[in-house]
Amino acid sequence: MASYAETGGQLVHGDEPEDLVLQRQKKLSAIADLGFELYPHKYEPTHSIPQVIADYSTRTAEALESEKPGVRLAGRVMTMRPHGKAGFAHVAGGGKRLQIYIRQDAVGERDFALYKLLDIGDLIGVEGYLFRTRTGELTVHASRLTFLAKGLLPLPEKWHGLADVEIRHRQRYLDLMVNEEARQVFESRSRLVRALREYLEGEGYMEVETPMMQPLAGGAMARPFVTHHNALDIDLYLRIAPELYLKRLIVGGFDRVYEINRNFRNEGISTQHNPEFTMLEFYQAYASYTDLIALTERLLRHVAQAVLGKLEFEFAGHAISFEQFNRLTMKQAIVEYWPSNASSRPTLDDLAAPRSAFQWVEEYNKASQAPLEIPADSAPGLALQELFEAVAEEHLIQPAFILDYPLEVSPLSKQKPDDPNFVERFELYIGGMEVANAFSELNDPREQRDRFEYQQLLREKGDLSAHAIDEDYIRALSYGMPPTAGEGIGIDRLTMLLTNSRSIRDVILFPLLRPEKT
RNA sequence: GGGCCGGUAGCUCAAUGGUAGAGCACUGCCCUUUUAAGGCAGGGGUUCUGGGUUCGAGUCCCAGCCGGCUCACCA
Repeated sequence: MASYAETGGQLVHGDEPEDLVLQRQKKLSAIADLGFELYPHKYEPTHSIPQVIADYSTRTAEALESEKPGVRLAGRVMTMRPHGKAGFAHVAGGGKRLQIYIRQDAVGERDFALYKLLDIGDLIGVEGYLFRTRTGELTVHASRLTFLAKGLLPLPEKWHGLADVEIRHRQRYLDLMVNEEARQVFESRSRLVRALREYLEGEGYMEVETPMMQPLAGGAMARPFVTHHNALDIDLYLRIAPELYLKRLIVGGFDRVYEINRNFRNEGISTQHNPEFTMLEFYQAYASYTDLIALTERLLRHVAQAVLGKLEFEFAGHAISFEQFNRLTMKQAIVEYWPSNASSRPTLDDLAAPRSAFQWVEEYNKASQAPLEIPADSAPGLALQELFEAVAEEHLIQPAFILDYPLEVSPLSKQKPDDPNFVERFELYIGGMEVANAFSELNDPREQRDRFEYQQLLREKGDLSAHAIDEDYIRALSYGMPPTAGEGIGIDRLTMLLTNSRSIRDVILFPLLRPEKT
């Protein structure tokens, strides 16, 4: 850590406001001249600011006046209102603000001189007793100030806060300091993750950690990031999913496992996509996908209760409720949400024949501004899925399980006994977003090899997101995997829903941005 | 990557092609219950960058950089 002297007073570089910094550096020297330690090593508060507010906000002025409860607390100076030989300030900590009142005759000349040298943004400790001002605000009547650290750079404006989206993301610490809503979003996210763990642990699930660096990026269909291990001289991929490792654990006899961790996908960035994102994946032996539908409903209700205290919330102008979860097959969803301006409209029977999807893609394209381009040699199942995403996805605002996915787009899922062109799989849509993906896991090693080989074919035709063949995974299945159901839930998107955030960047503390030029 | 929109003081924002402004923040003075405290007096700008048009460009044109939204890929 470079000292002030070592850097020659040059604490910031680039186009920072040098004169404002210079002023504050001079004040820092003046504070040292008063005999204060500039960067003390610790401070021992008796209360956090939220604690003070929780414990004393109901006490009357009279009760406080007779008791004069003593407190010592620490935080960041957010506002200052000097009044000659006295003054007020608000100090922020733990997401709350508390007013302090400093009188020269109460703190003494040295501490009052310190008060005069404070800037908005400085960190201080305050000791004193609680009282209510004439206007009734709970306030610390200071008897002693302690200097804890200087804010050399000025904070954003007190009234409008920080609005510039780029700075809010690049300098999240500023966003958190001055935008109360930003702080609340990440507190909600933390509660959400805690609630997921609570629920799964209660259901007998065990949390595990599987590799983030994998010799083969499996478990999903996406392009991976590549890195290199020098000692072994091998390329490794950042995982696109933990799926194949978690199922190896099911083979090993951990019957209920889950992992909450990052996945990395080398795809585009959007309001719903960040290259690294957080996924809950869980696997349950001796269960099928219908068990997971029921579990998902219970899990999400538990989470909503934990985060919001209720099952209804607003997202993007829609009132969404977790009271009821709809169920539709993919084909039913296409029929249901078929564009009303289209000249003809499919029935379920019209979609029965596998290749009929192509015909309805054409019908869809006649009515659509954004026609689907599906190569003629694509699998019919792919065409059906594309059609579903184009027609139905944006309309799935209330929670809806979409059931029965085509075989060709589901290389790891078990076929439906009565319809081998489809698999036992569902995705959960809420607020027009895909939030979860689950299926009965394919556990027949021979069938799995066939599926991988079909994916290999797609890969050779240039589909970089087609699934690679994982020989050890097939070997694991060959030792026998129990019938198993597994599911992934996107934590970022779930957080978006429960915090009414329109962009995934609002729920990720440090979203990926192009690096700043220096 | 394509389309649309944006970038002006530390922050939030103004400014017909004609002297770059306001509020907050900052500096100095006054003020011992204020709270977007108040009063008086001040300082602060490579208008994102680089070209061009023009007597004159924050403003118009071109290129670039960064960001937002959106489409495509994906979850």
